[in-house]
Amino acid sequence: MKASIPQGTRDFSAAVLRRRNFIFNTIRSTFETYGFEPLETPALENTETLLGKYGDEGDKLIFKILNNGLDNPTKQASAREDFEKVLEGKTNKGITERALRYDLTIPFARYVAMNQGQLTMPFKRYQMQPVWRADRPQRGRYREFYQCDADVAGSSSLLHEIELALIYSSVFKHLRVGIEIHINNRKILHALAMLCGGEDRMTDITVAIDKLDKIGIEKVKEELASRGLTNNQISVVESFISIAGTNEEKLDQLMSMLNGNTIGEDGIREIRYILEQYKNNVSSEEMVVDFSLARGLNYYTGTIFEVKATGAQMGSIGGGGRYDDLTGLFGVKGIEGVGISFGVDRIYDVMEELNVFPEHIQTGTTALFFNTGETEQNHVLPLAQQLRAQGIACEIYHEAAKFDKQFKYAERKSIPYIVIVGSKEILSGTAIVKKLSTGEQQEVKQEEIGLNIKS
RNA sequence: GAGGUUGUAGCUCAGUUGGUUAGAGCGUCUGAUUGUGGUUCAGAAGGUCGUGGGUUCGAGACCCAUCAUCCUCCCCA
Repeated sequence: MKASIPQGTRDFSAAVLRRRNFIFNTIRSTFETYGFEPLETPALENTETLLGKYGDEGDKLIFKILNNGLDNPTKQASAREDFEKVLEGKTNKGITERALRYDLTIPFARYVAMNQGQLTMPFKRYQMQPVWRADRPQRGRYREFYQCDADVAGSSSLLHEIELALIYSSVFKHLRVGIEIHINNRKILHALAMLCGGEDRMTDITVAIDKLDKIGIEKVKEELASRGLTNNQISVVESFISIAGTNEEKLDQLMSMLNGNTIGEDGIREIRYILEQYKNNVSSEEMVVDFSLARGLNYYTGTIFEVKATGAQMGSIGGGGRYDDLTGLFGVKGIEGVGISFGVDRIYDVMEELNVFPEHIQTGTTALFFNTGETEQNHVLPLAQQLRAQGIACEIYHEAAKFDKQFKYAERKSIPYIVIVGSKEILSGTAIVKKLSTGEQQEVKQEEIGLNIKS
């Protein structure tokens, strides 16, 4: 058979992995700095835990896992019956009890619901694991990709929104990626829906205006019309998303447009507070008020964030927001949540495009011991152990070969130093240490090899 | 789920209106050079032309199917 991997998945080579780990490490240490604790959940969840949480479109994209033992003769009749339902588009337990994780938020909610008695509230956790979506792969879209989430459960304080935004700022500053944090508030969108036709129009409106930057105002209006909004209502939406200016100007204009709608005014107050505190702690102007930002996930109820890289052609590289009822779907009421997510795979692609990965993260082995024969190899092994004990990564060439070959091996693996201990050096108790980039070499005592290598 | 792109050596790609034995660069291996690389020179290996079928005297090229890939839409990170 021909070797292959599933569509939309990737193998990661050493060079790629080192860069990916650079991103992971940056995010992890920032999360830790803000007091978030690690959590891992299984790749598999019960299908019913996931179904219905991401909308109809989401349900279709969940990878379901076929149950084992369907070929058991005693269960054949019920298996056939259950499979008939699958053909009608109704997934069921008899065929697929388990499914692959689709995001990290729902498993987090499930975990909080299961352990609420034991958790210190507010519970702040971070999670960096792969998720799977049966989407069609394309640029910036994979079937297996990593999310890095930080969420807070059990607190309605806006302090968390501010700190989460500061986390975004700090991480991307570290990664040398310029960003804009788009911010909006579901309460504002709620108010907009009330101003044109009622709260039940909210989804119709948000789905359409969320596409504004992609398809333009005219297409948005068309979509609104096709979703049954009147011309009057459409013009209200239009004036709403046409609001322009600085963040403050936008908020002022919106305030007068709201006509005293208290829900909407709440939303404005929240954004103002977050903006103000954010600015007090970060010098740059990367927060952008964006009333067309809606985000597909309908469980958001307050602040919503979306992060875009400036100067790179890519959709959002992170997003998040507040949801009043995190665990209600799992039977635990009254726990609110707020969180953000980093899309590592897209961040990687952006950093690659912008060429901002630091050079120094590519170092693996620091020194290569040349192999000139079995006797010498046996002599060199303890010297390598001595370097490793000093924290210097080194390896011994696997066989006695021509120097040419051993040099080329070192070059291809970007190993900066080579060490030669041959028969002559064994007699004199010395070693030749050569720095490949400059060609300089010196003969040193065997106990002092480590002193002459800077990793 | 809908539409399109591409598929030739390990990698990047040529290959004319269908015509003899499918090429190049890079990489690999051998030698010049048995303890000092990067340069140079000489040579070699490496191909079910994605897969299956069809048209034709003749297919890498044309037709059909299929798989993979990348991209667009829907949706999303």
